[in-house]
Amino acid sequence: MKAKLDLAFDSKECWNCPIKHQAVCARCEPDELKRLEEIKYYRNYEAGQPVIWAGDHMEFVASVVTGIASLSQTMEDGRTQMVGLLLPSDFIGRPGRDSAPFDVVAVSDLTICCFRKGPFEDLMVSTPHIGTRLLEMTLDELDSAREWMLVLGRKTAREKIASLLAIIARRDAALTRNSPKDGMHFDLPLTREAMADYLGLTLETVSRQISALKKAGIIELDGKRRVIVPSLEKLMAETGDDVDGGFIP
Amino acid sequence: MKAKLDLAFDSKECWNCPIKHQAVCARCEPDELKRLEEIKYYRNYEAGQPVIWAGDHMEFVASVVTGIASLSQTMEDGRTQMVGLLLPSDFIGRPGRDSAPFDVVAVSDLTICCFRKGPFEDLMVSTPHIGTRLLEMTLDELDSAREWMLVLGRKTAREKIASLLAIIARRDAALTRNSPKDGMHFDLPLTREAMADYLGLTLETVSRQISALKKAGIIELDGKRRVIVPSLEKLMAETGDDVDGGFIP
DNA sequence: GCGCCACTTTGATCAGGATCAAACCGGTAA
DNA sequence: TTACCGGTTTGATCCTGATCAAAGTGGCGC
Repeated sequence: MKAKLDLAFDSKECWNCPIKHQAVCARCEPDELKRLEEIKYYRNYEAGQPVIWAGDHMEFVASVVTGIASLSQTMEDGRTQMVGLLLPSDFIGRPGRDSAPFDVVAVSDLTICCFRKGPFEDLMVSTPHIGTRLLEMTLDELDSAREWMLVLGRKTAREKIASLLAIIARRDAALTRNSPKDGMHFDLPLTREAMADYLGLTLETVSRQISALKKAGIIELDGKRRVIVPSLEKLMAETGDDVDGGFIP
Repeated sequence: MKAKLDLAFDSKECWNCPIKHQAVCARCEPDELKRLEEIKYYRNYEAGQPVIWAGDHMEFVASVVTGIASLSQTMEDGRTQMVGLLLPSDFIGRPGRDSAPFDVVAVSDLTICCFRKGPFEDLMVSTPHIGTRLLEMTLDELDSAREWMLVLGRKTAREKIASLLAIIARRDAALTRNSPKDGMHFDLPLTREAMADYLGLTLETVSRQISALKKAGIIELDGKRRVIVPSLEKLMAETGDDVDGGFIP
């Protein structure tokens, strides 16, 4: 399999980077950006390729620019659990640690923007805006990790599937700058097996529950991957979450 | 029930605070510490008392000084999942957000060191050492949350119990500055129900699996709460984790 | 001492998902 | 066209952990 990969976006310059408003560099002043630009380089991966294995020495930290990567753990006997989905603007690696705690795998074709670790750490000390933004992002990640723990620990298979669909729907709407609404549709970026790994289920159970949701009219399928949501409210009701959740924004 | 609570440590001054080397203030210079000292105050809770409910407005952030608190989520139908155990030096709340995402409850008698949120946020901007330390702590929390996702998503009931015991054993050894060793013993800080909430199980299953581990000679019990570990290696083998894990520290 | 109450253990049964197995679908290489 | 292959669906059965129920334990106030 020949690696024939080009950059998925047109330029290598920060000023027209698709994630410049969300990534770790979002708060940087022009001069800070310039210093970041000096230590950055891009890498591309095909769907399925590993980016990092747990325990590997990491010589860089990075931002996802386009595509999706998964963060996962595997036990000796082969059981695996996905512990995060890395979407565009998400951060890979951590300053101050040089071996990766988890596997990172490209789920779709993937482009990441890497910073050499040493220089990045130096930059963090001298330019506060990077650290501030990274703290913000990490606190958000921690909150979503904790929300996911409820899904893994307490939800039924059907609720798990509905929760995953709801998350993908919401994020997809955000990406296309539409508000999520009835009749919306999106492509599942994950195979049944990857969904199972994310949800702590088997792929058979995932398949069965998706069929069940289809039979119940909660979702419609166009092919294996394209999902149509006739009623978001009905989908949300299946997640088990408080639908009229807490606050009025 | 009358609230008759005194500070569990002797002084309110930072210089002899038991968590000064691990907490969010660990990196502070004397002058930074002084400014922190001006905005801090202590609060005490009895075991079982709530500290914050999810959705509450938070007027402070805080560090756990002594005791244990739990961080948890509850669904409308009453299913609950603990998403974190807060031990001495752990941080509660987050700058830049004013409603709590999770419930915080005192598991044991608890003392926390609170900082008024507004002034704390101002201080974070002007003194980089607080933000640096908070980032470090948050990244560590994120790693452990992700490790816990493997436990919740993929481990059997027996492996879950063994994992929890191993974690408590390790932390208890760290606290008493002993290295964990065969024959060590410690008190379970959690009821069977709290363990169940942490592990995504029912309390009956927790009880049965503890009995099973006892019968198998992996642990011994002295009363309901005190646990003796004759062989750490055997306990670790029950967790399902890679026992000869990766690195030699 | 007694009784109460919170916590825990143990038992019997049930059911949700796992496991094992086979067939199905759609794309692509020969 | 055919065969193959990765991904998916569907079926039959099993088993782990949930649920319902009851009894046991120990600490504490009276």
